[in-house]
Amino acid sequence: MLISPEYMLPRSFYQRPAKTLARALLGKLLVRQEGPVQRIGRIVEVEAYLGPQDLAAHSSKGRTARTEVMFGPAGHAYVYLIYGIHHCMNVVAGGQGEGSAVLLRALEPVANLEGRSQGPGLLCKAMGIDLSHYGWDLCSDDLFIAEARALHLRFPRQSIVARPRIGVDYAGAWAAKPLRFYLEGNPFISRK
DNA sequence: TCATTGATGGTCT
DNA sequence: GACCATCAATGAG
Repeated sequence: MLISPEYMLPRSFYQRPAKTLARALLGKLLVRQEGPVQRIGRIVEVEAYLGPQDLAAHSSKGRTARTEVMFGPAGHAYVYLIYGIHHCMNVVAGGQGEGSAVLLRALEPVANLEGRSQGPGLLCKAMGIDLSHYGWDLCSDDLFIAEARALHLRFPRQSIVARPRIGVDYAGAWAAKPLRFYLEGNPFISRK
């Protein structure tokens, strides 16, 4: 094992507004333990989904079987299937019942990723994440997020850029809000 | 390089 | 039956 759970982010890390959490997640390490293999990717691009008032958020459609985990405690994974093909992974943010989450959009490969991870679908494919991870507690072994200092690697200092979210044109004024965040100049961003 | 389109299935109406 | 927080293949320029 490369990263010890000692570096796992605590529940309290996730208990803040999605917009703040999104920025805080940049540069952190997504870790999946699969038997003896540890897959690691550095989070370089995310999107914040603020809650039922945010017309781009799935939670704006109400509390359903699919969105239920979004309304639960922070630090759990909201995974869904999109276009019948790809999986997307979110991290539940905020307080209980808020319905906010952060979509993980791109990783910089660090260890054992299968192929590219630029884009939410590719990210899940590279990490081996699917619907079986729906509701997964990220404050547990096997799938968690760790502090960057868990690795003795040097990453360049990059500032955070905010842009409109991808693929949410249906959301009216909410589509234009700068809730997509990424590390400026990082080569592993999904799109310019 | 860019725009267009097909794949494919869970969820909600 | 329509929609979809995507991706890869295609073809025109």
